[in-house]
Amino acid sequence: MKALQRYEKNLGKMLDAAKFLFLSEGYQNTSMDKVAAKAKVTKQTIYRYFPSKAELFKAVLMRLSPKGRDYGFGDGDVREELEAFARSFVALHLTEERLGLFRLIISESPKVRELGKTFFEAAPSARKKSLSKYISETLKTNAPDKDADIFSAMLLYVRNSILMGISPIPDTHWIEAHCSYVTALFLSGRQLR
Amino acid sequence: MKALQRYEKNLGKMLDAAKFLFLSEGYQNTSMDKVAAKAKVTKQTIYRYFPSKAELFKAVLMRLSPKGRDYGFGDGDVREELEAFARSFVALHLTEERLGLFRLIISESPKVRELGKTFFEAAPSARKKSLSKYISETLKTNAPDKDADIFSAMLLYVRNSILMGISPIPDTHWIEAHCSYVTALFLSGRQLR
DNA sequence: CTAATATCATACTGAATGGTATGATTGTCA
DNA sequence: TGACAATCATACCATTCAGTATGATATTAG
Repeated sequence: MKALQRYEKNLGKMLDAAKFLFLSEGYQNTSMDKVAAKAKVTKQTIYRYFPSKAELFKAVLMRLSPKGRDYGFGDGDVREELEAFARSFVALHLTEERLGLFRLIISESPKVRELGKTFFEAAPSARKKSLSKYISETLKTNAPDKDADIFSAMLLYVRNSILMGISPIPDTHWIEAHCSYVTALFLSGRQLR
Repeated sequence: MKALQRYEKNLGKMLDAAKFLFLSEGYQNTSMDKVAAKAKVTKQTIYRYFPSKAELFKAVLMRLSPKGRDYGFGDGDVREELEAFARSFVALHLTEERLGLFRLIISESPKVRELGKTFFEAAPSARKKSLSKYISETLKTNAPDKDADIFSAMLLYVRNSILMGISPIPDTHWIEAHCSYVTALFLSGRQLR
């Protein structure tokens, strides 16, 4: 096996193990020994790639960082368009991985401070921009940004109870019904432009 | 000073110190030595009152546990009633203490498991009950519980960005405007009964 | 094949931390 | 006053954990 391939394979093993552990156990409860064991690699190998636990953490977060591609709205029925957006939005955010990432950011942001900004300046802001643009183009409102935030919050109202271990992660069936319910409620509070 | 008074005074000092530290630094970053120092008490004194760090943590949480009194809706204009509820609701939840508690529960609930239930079976469920009861009595909807959840989520949409260190805690002025905006949006999506 | 390099295996260091031990000091109650 | 209990001060123990050291073994490049 060539050097570069080997390098990337090992790097991937380590990042995957670290990602899994950080997301499921949190930063503090993830020891370097655990990462090494999970990645089937020695601790020294990890320290050859990353100078410290904090750097490994950053690398994992960078890799997890959602790509900032904006959602593509079509020119169909407004309700259908919003519902389609809602479904993809909710399905994405109610994933084990995204929930873990969310918990991690909330837990660690007092310590790492710029953590939140790092993440919210990437994907969410792009997504939010395209949503608020669509809203401002199709609905009568003088605060499309705020409406976009509110619509998103309505869609994700279960997230907190999931994070607290009260509700389970809902299935696609529930998500579908939920999205059309919320979209209907939101739309009946606004008039078409 | 009588024995009982002394007892309660020391207990209070310890619980206050622990509460402050747990809420601001989290469970893991709060050492018993820090608590002792902050409470101006020796570690052994703490261990005379609490058998372990976990028990101290529980005691702090119990003391923080919000009382489950339900909100008293009057018989005035529906919009005014909902706005009044919203203001008190938002003002309460966007407090340093409540935000810290929220972060703490989210961070620790994977480890302590029943933590979320403990808290959501107390105050929030009572509050939610009285809100959904009021909604079902005054508005046309066939899912008042869900509407109550959604309305609450709309009201607290800033909380996440605050927890991530992106937005500051808003002032009363902002809260007031926000509450009437959200209430209006919510109400224009529903018809009076 | 040989030299260089990456990984392994294992053990170690030093700091932080939960919890304990002990003897001195102080305050309370009879 | 005298006995008892709480608190203090300080040191200590055992464990966990980030990070280092070292010598052996595999792997790659030339």
